[in-house]
Amino acid sequence: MPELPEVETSRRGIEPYLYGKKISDVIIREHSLRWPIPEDLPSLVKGQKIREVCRRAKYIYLKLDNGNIIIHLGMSGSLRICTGKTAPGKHDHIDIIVSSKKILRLRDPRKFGCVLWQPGDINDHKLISPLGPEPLDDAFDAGYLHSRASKRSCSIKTLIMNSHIVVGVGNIYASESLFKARINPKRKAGSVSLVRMEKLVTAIKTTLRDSIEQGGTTLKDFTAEDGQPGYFAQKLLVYGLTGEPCSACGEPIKQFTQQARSTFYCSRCQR
DNA sequence: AGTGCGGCCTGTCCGC
DNA sequence: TGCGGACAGGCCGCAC
Repeated sequence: MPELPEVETSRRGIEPYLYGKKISDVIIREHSLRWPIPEDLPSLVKGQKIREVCRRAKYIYLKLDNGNIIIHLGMSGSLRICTGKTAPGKHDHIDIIVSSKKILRLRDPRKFGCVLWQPGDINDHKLISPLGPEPLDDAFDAGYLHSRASKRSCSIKTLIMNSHIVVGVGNIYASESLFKARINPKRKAGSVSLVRMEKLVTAIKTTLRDSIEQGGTTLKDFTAEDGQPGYFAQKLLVYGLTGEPCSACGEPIKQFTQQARSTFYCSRCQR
């Protein structure tokens, strides 16, 4: 499940093969992703040059002169660079072929991802415009989070996973960051003090930064034929570690369901 | 406006 | 060993 570091790692992995290249063809094998891939995408982008390979939240987008190809990996999506010699697999839904004959290929078994088109400015897209700040931007700080949390009854975990508040904090890093900040995931967002928000913001930034860095160092080859390109083993403190001793105090890690998502935490360390 | 939940989809895992 | 069912989960869109 690609979290923000994997998405950024993917962006960096594909960028060298796409930057400045002209799109020569688009082959769609399966339109029905989370939202249908636009029927007219090939005709809109053929002949266009890729000016930038960008990321906003967990969306990767290819900036062209007339608009943007938006790609989301959902739960199970992955991108790879291949050539025409590589036969597409069962879940390889779309190929974007560039002038160098390289192919950007999206694989997504669960089809929770999407490929969309936004003419003109990316920020005009209805999925992009309501998004909160990037977690690594200076605009995301304790003061901001504290004010957004004010008077809200939802849990602090729900708050930081809300992309309208801050983007890029997925289920794994939400648990990890709350553990580092020693905040109980069930705590009401509005009851977290400014000082503790400071710790939380720092934890989120540190966790994401470390993972992106690790992704960068373990990133080898986006043209790999098998495996999950650009993905990397993560060092996790609580996520998926139910019953294992807490790294700080030894108490067994607890798991419960929150908003239909698994949360992991230490009931002794996190208050 | 904020909150909570349904739904999309398939690989993996567990129990029988 | 094989099969079926539960589970996982990003995140929008809707109902309240």
